[in-house]
Amino acid sequence: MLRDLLSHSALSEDDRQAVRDLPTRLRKLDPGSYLIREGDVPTHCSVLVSGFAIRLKVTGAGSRQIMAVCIPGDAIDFQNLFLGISDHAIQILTRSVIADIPREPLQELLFRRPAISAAVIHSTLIEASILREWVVNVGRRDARSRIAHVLCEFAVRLEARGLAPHGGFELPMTQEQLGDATGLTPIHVNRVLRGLQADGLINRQRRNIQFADWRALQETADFTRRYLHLPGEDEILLAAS
Amino acid sequence: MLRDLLSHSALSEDDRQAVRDLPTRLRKLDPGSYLIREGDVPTHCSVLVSGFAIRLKVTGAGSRQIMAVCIPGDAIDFQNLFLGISDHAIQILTRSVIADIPREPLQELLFRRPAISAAVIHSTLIEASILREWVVNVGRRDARSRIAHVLCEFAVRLEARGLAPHGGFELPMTQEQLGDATGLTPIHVNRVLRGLQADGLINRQRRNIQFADWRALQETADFTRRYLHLPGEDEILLAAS
DNA sequence: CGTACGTTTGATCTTTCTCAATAATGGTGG
DNA sequence: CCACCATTATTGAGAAAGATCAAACGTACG
Repeated sequence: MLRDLLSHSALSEDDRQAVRDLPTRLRKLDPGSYLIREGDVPTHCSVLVSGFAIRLKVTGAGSRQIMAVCIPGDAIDFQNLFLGISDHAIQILTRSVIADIPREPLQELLFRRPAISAAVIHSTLIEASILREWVVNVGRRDARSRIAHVLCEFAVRLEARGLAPHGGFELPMTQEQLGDATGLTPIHVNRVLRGLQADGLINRQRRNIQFADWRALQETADFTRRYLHLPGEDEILLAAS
Repeated sequence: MLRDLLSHSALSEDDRQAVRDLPTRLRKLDPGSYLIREGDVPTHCSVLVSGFAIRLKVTGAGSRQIMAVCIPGDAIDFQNLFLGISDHAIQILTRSVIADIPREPLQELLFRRPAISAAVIHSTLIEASILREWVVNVGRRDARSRIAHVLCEFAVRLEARGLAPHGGFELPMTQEQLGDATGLTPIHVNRVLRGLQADGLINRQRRNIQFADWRALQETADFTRRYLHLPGEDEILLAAS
């Protein structure tokens, strides 16, 4: 369960068992419901066991911005373990199962087991790296590249968790939400999506995306997987840590 | 030195001393030089002792995006302690002094002292929070708000470190770099800047910014300091951690 | 079987970009 | 100390990507 999240770091069997021994409470949440809202003071750390969720903020003018898509196995809020007040909301996209871990036992575990602390730091740093890439995506790429990039990132992250059915996936969000993730209007998202299809980069029926030309899609997306810091690939040195 | 960076967490005197005892090597860097480039494999962790720096990435199309401005006292790359390859570059803005800490002693320190690990997690989480706000800024605010927001954030962060001369500051970057931080053209940055001045929100001569109407500036920036997770204010609970 | 939500399409408008050029400014070498 | 040069700031006019407004069409679900 928490094992998923720490999958990038090599933990000893002892450490793994200690994580498994954490007290957890499972609960189901429906699409549209909020796990946390901005300004909340949470008392536990949650892990997304199954389903999808998004991190989002709302501007004073009322528009929404999605900053991350959470996939099964993601630890949703170490934030709340260390920071007092949530600076963003987390909304459920699809019917999900959440595991809540009370604050104190987890804090105590981190205190006793440095390897787990290191794994948490590692995980948080990767999250920051992905956020940096989102800033680039939204700040400096045109609509077409932005959307292609989100699709690429999502596919690769799913694949890395073993959740991707070969050549495509079911996008867990509406075109409006895709717009909120890319800083675009839903109308424009739609046009770009059809553009990508017209040019033979993707096939699509409603939310099901198939990669018709993965190479070309990556190209227009300006996508490289380095920022995801996935094991394997060019990062064998990481094992040395 | 490292004390600055850990200032949000309460560390015991022992822990503080252990940080001070870390071996460091100081060096000076000139504006425009790179501390790290994307793709580098660094062997130490650096702290910005004095001066300013930026985190940036370059897209395939060649445009630059700045994702963060580093101010004196910032630990620049815990990334490199845990992640193998740098996913972004760090460029020096003003003549700076950098303290390099070799990887191993710091890793070992984190392993031995859980309170310091916790402080690092805390610091990294705040960095992530700031990145989320940047995604919102660049994704969902218009040019005027974006620039005002960057100015507000910078002022508040400086002030929190005790580096802000009352009602204004010296912006350590060109209008072009301000554009790279906000996803705008330098030309447009210039017009917005004059617009802010014309409306009496700021006064400005070259890079010196004075806040003529701080309240109104915050308003148009849609700025709230919560995401900076500064001590004081609404976050007294944080002391409980 | 109707209602709500999501998708698709069209027409028009606006913000911001691009291209082009001029004016300050600060640093450098003579 | 001054002339020169490179960088940075400023201004103008036209072009374009994407937003806004409006509406029709599916599709799923109660």
